[in-house]
Amino acid sequence: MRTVLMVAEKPSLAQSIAKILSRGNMSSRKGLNGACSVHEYTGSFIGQSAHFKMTSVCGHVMTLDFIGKYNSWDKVDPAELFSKAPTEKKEANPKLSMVKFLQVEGRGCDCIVLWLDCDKEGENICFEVLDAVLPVMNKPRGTERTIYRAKFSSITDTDICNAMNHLGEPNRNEALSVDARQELDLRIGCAFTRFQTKYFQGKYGNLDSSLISFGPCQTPTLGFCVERHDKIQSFKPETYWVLQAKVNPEKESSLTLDWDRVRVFDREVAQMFLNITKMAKEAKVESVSKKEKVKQRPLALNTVEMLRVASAALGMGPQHAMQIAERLYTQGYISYPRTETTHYPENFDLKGCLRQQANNPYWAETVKALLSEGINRPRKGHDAGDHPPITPMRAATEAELGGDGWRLYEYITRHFIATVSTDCKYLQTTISFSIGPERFTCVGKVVTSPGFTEIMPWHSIPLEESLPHCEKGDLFPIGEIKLLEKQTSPPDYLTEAELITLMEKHGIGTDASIPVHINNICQRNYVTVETGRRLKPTNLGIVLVHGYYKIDAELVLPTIRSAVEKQLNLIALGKANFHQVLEHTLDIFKRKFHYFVDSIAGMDELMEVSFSPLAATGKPLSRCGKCHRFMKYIQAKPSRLHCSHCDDTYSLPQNGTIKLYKELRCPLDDFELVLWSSGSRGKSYPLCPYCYNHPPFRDMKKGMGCNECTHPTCQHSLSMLGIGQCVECENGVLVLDSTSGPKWKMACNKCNVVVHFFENAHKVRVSPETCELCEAALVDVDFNKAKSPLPGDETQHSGCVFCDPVFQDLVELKHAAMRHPMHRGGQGKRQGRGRGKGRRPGGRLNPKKPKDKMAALAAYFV
DNA sequence: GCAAGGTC
Repeated sequence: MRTVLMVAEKPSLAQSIAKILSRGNMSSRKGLNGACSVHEYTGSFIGQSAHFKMTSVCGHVMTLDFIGKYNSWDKVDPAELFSKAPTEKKEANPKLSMVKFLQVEGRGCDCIVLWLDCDKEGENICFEVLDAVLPVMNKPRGTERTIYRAKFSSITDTDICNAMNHLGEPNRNEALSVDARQELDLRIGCAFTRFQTKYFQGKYGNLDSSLISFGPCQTPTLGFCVERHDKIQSFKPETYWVLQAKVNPEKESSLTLDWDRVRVFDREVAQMFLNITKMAKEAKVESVSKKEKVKQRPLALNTVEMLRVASAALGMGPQHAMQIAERLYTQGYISYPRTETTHYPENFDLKGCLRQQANNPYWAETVKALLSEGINRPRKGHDAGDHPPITPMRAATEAELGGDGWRLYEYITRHFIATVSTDCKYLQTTISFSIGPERFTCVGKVVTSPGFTEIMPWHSIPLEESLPHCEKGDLFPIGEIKLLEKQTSPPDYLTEAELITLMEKHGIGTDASIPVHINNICQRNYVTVETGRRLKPTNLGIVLVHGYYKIDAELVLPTIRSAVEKQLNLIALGKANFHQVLEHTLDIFKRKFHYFVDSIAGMDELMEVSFSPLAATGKPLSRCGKCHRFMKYIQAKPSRLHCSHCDDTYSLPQNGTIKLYKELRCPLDDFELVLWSSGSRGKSYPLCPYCYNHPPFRDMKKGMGCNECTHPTCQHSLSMLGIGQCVECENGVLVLDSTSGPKWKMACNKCNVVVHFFENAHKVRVSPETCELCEAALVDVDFNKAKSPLPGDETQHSGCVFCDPVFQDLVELKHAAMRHPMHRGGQGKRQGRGRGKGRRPGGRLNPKKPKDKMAALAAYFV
């Protein structure tokens, strides 16, 4: 019997497809990566009985990146990224070990059926799967076909079975068009990002953005926000006049009429109309019309509409809303939340979904009424062939979902109920009046059948005072007629919901990536989210966009993406050659890049207005070792030190605080040391600004502090403060934090392990002696008499932190369980003492690490 | 440290 491997794009689809094809008769197990499952059953395949293994990937298996050496921002000219720098495919998510998983499941299979999503990305993933799995599958006998592609447009029994009965082949051209897109995005995005980041960060001190990124989606997204900003800035309010008339159909009430001319912009003309109408004593009814009007129920819900409503009505940002939606989905409350489709397949169990909502206190009545009176078919929407619209799949209560989870679920459910409700119907009455020669109108609406607005009350037609009963020719006395002076007002900043609409309209991003792009421009400090979730561009965002406009507007126009996609489509259709399109497009952007670099002064002129040069920012902190003048500490992201005399910039570790370290100096270069700290519960270590950027010794890398410095005699170095091998990571050393008293600690100089010890000790020093058992440096501890926890009134002790029984209770590991033999197993048991006997399995010392500390130094020292 | 696209 042959074995058929089948692969879907995500675990949920593998499950639903297997369920359909096996008619529910399958056995399921988790795969080795914990994320994907394998569903197995027996059935028939092309006329023969076969064993099926249905599984999935999690989106793309591979991702594209430059080969290692081109990832250095310092050594590589960004211009090289357009052609010279080779790229390679890497596993997209190493934690999932997807390639290994596919190979384990694919080994020994005879055929493969690719059930990836039916779009270009899916086609590309087909080939990623094939690349992984073909080498381990059984070789075909003769000319036998082994690779099949299932084409489906919805996850319904008929569609899936139909796809299984009409298997095709994966489309290489479509996959290639995605390869081209990936390579273009990578080369163009990284080149521009690296260039402008380095250029502007090297000049300005208060940009407050650690990355000045550019991308074919994020930059136009920012462009929309700045475009609106410009409209607001250039807006000139205009005064206009409106004629307002009130008539009294009955004595107590009055009716306000709208002027048919709406407004005029000339004061004298307006005054003339007022004078004319004032001469009339009565308003005459010219016509009365009544119309049955319909407010349509909504289309079924897709992702972008959900995100729009989440932002505009629930105040939830798109990124956050997607996270909530994903949680609701994985917990089974709603269907798959990433879909473009607004149309339900014919056989979708709408009634079943509705029935589950029959007991919710908020909408039980509406649901029960719909179920007994019969539901309305949802409106015909767009079928993108991906997933059904977002639908509640399980009843839920406010208590079990809580907060935003419930608010989003409630909206999705109300929306769903609305799609199977009737339209809202109302009667619209329009009365047309004449006052002298001028025409006025009054409109009234009366709901005849609320339909879906019952479940979506925010869409209901507002109650108005009913219009008087009247007929053509009736005369009403005029109560008041006056001229209102008003001003046109500027538009407001773009709301997130409006931005999503613009992005969708211009094809910027996809349903899954739109939230990411919006999030990006917020995180890069290009826009801020203001009240009402309006996006206000920052100075940085404005200057960037204005700069692109000045140099090359195509870099920011939304058309840039679609122009490239047109080219890519030619590849997909087999009408153009992959290499030619890639080369041609890269050539265009390479020229654009060089022109941008040559013209950067134009953008720089704009920068100068908003930002201060490095030399003028920051506050003096520590002295430069070259000129012995104070360097300035620039706190804005990315924080760094700048010596304005030498015009040198020194980068610093991020995400922590920097202080001067007792005015101590590095013995190598005379720079004053600074102390970096990640907070009271974290780590801290001193560093020399110069060494941090220019490692002094072989085997020291950029970005190392004194706790990794191999200087043999400096009192802050690893050699003087290092105690022993890290208890968790391979290459780390636990280093005494000499600033940490009285809550003394040592911290690993590689990973996040922190060991607290000797609380309240007066002094803790690392001794030159080492432990006979484990080779760790001994530690001298000094306590005050009153506070000493040492036995027998002692105040001093020297011993090994790991092996000395006196120290045992004074050492406590944070972040993870201690794996050192001394502290392994039961509390206080001495059986682990000594390496000879109590060695943990596989727990030998790293053989690369020289045993003797001085030998280690000799090895490192240049 | 960089893009955009899948998905967890």
